[in-house]
Amino acid sequence: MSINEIAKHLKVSKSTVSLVINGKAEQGRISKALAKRIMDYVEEIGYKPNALAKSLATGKSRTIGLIVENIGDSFFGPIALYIEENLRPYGYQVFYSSTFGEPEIANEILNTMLEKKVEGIILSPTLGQEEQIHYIIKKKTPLVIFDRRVVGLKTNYVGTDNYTASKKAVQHLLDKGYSSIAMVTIDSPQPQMQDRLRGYLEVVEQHGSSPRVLKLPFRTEKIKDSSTVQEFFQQHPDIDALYFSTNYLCVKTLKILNTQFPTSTFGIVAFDDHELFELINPTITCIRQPLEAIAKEIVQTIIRQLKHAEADFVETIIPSELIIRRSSEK
Amino acid sequence: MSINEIAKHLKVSKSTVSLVINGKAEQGRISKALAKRIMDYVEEIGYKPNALAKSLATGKSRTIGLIVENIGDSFFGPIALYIEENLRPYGYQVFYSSTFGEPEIANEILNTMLEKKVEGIILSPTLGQEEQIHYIIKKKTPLVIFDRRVVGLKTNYVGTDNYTASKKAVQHLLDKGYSSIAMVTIDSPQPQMQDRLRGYLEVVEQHGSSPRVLKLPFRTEKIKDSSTVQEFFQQHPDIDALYFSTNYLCVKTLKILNTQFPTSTFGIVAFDDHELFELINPTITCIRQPLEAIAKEIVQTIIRQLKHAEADFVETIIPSELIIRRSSEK
DNA sequence: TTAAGTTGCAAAACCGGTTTTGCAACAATT
DNA sequence: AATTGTTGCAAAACCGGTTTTGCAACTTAA
Repeated sequence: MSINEIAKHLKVSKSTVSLVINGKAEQGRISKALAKRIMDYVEEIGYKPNALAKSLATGKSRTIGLIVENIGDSFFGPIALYIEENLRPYGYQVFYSSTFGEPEIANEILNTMLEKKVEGIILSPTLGQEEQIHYIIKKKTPLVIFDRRVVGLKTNYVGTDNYTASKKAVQHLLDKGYSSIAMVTIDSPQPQMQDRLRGYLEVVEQHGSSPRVLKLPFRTEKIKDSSTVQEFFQQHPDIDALYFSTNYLCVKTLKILNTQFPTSTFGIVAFDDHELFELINPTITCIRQPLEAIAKEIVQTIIRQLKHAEADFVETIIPSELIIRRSSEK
Repeated sequence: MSINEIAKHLKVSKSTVSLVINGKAEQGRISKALAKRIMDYVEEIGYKPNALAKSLATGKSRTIGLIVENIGDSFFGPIALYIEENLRPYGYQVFYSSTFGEPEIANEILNTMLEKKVEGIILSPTLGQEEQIHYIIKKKTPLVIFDRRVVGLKTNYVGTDNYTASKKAVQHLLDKGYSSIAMVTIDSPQPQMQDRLRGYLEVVEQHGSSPRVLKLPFRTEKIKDSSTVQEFFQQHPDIDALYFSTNYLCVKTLKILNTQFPTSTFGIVAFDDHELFELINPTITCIRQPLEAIAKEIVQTIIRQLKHAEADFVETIIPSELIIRRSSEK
């Protein structure tokens, strides 16, 4: 049922129907009587306007694109949930996609989203998207980057204080009396990972001990082969504490170590909290990013841009919290 | 840049441009020379068609709606990921939304998706959506229901064998020598939960022992207050094994019990696997739904419907696997 | 009584595409 | 030379809406 058919059936013009449906009867000077007749019929048949046509005519799609690396992940999943929840009151729906860390997929996704006329984009970028992001900015499409920054690009950004939090974590281990702290991270130039690494290196150097960094492959499926991990520990038998740059690295590594080493003797801190950190023995100390606060800030930022596109770029850093559990007690 | 502007700039008609862009130059009998001139210009300016207008004209949106309870969940998140991954090769994008288990939100979401002309809907329904689902079926919009069935409704459905798997789990505990098995479940009439309960009751009765069922509130945030759980165990001191109807119930309950009971003496099986089940002590035996297989089947089913809308409804049951870990050893 | 203002709606233009039809201009046939 | 057939593209109709403009018919004021 289209607006044309309604108009035909009621023997009025479709402009009249449109005005009435959108509550602009007054403005279009439609008589109350006719307005009621139209509304009654519309309700009777349960008319639902075609949002595509509407968007085409108005230029507003009421849709936001959300692009993350992996919606099944324990960081992005909840973030996506909170973003959606906070966006709903504003009348926006979410188009989402996972990039699997592949810039080609990411760019393809971005393209189709733009073609579908999303009004704004929330993006956790992969490396290799710089050009596309430039393009979005040039087009003045509202954009919020989160989690990982794009180096050398001025955009709206919401993220946590990776560098500072990392320092805090390592310092915490030192304070607890651990002296040879190794960092386990992924082999990736992602800025947030680099920041975490930088924080580690700085504290360790200040302390006068030598850094020990284990870089695992980006694709975590490959970690199953435990030899790299074992070698690392054999080469550095002095290690007495581990700092993980992500929660899943911690989980994966512990799975490997659990079967072979007495992990309970290591001091452990991980970046990002995880459901199981409260449950395993020992419970795991971590740096917790406040997911809900981050999501809220992302939404606020995109809404601000949607309201006045010329708004200045804002970078919001939301501090993470060190959650101290047993794994960092000696 | 619209197709009109391209046409104007090249001094040709927009129909010609459209035909060329869509590779129908032949069919429209456009000369090779002109076709090339158009293509060159299109590439030069990096023209991107407006997908809204395209969809309006063609009636195809190349979009599928995915509605789940909570995209941040360890079941729905990965399922969503795999659905998206399997749908991409067919050229479909995914519109997703979380219902938070609220039928009003669910129905609102469904409405806007239909207004946005999604070509198909993948839905894990909440209770109270029966009417809407009927409406979708009547409209012949391709639909796949998953995870939880809608009672008394013939639709495409993909899910696991809740009843059988549940029996297998309980039988396993009996086989291992546990004699008083309690079931912890949520207080919800969701069919899949009822099926799991039915399986439990049947096996326990056959065995001749008396069923002990702890129903926790649906909104799991409320479980933090541990008194209900404690009372239950005090009332039934004979319990020597626990069967959880979901993984998160198991996690939540263990958190409570860990601080108060020596859980390692209980036999434990949970429905749905969880990342941490391999890591905690003891590792947790569970019933694992094959997420990827389920997602693939969902996609196959929706694609089948998209190809010929008149296809018969198909119910696919994908068996779950019992993953035996230490928590069920005596 | 006539000019000016209102009222109430229809008509038309537009959003950006797709697809069918129409029609010149040229070529081929008889 | 007249008829018929192609070729190559333009024009128009359509998808389903929104919004501006136009215009009768009726009021009001002078």
